[in-house]
Amino acid sequence: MSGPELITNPQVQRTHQLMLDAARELLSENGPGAVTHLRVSEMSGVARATVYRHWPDRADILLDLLRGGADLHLTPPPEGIPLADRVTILLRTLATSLNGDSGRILTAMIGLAEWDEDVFAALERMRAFGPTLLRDILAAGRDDGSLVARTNIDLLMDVLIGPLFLQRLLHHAEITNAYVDDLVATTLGPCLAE
Amino acid sequence: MSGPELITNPQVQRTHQLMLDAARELLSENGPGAVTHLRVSEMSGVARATVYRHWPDRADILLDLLRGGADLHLTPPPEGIPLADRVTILLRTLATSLNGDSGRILTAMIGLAEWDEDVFAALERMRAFGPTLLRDILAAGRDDGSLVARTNIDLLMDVLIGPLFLQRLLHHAEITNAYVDDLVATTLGPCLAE
DNA sequence: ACTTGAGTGAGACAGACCGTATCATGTATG
DNA sequence: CATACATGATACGGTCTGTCTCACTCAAGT
Repeated sequence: MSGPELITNPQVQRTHQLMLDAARELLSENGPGAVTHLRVSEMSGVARATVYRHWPDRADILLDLLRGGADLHLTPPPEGIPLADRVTILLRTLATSLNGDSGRILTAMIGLAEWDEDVFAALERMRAFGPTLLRDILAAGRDDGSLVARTNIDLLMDVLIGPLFLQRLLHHAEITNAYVDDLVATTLGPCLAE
Repeated sequence: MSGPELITNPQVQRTHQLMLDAARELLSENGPGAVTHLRVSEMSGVARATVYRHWPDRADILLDLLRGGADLHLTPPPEGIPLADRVTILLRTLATSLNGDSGRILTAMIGLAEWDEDVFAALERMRAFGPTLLRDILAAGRDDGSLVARTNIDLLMDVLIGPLFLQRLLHHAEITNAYVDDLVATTLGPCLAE
């Protein structure tokens, strides 16, 4: 149901995907509270009993969604260009993800993770991927002398990512490329070696 | 029920407060999904029908909570001290609020506001107070020459506040005074006029 | 102190949702 | 074609929801 067991039966795959699509739309359109066995059944056309067979517990549906759902689609920026450009490219990609559906799923995760340890674990798993890319870029920049040696990389990461989350989650504002550019110039700029 | 109509009857005030306290504990302990007419009734000892009389809709309970609930208890820092110190004091206060119960309520608000416009309106109302203090401090600093003239105050605010939200909401980490100090030194430092 | 009006407590009620079980039907695999 | 399994459809008891009624309590004004 929720483990990493492979599903080979095409019939199972089909219904599972139908329900998952319906659940994703419900989450994005109406929030976590709308992701119910009944509503998933109605929206997907799959029988209600079948929804229960795939996910006995309501939270399992959300967890299955959240597993790959908040995938931020981050790709490593090209090498051989200035550090600031690499960071800008990465943050622009992150901003695009946050502006889109991933932002809504992430919002749902954050709201749920406060009181559900399973969702919190899923959130931690997601966090492990994205920031690692940024950390590697900054660490490489410190090692090759692009950044001043005393730079606090963890804090710098927070300073670069935090405002994006603030814009998206609290202010509900679209994150523009110009905003990312200003952000990098303001925060990363002073840390660059001359 | 939900408007700014004054309640004078002491009997009404008493039951209203009992239910509100119960609702706040439910929200803080078990999340927004737990704030139900039934559970508020059970926890407060007030009859279920009475809970319905005060808040016909379930969302009304939450809105009543959120109205003053995420109060960040920010007080203006003293004047006559360096700008960086004023900012540090204010952010430390904000961090303390976020570490406590206000952080949980804020998390709930953010999660709900994505799909509920009433909650979003309540969130906007809350946002109007806190950041204004920081903005005034920074604006005063720019006017008296503490900050370099070309400083982007809006962005600087995001850079100062964003990491705190990131720590609290995404990382579920306690925000220490040392973190605030590092944050101010890293982000505000380069903007200070020499 | 008495009366009046409003608020509350307790219980009943239908309706909807939840979770499970059953059985007939449809589908994948040998 | 035969078997095993997944699904669809339906039924069931249980719980939650929202509303109503009626007796009781409490805060007013007379």
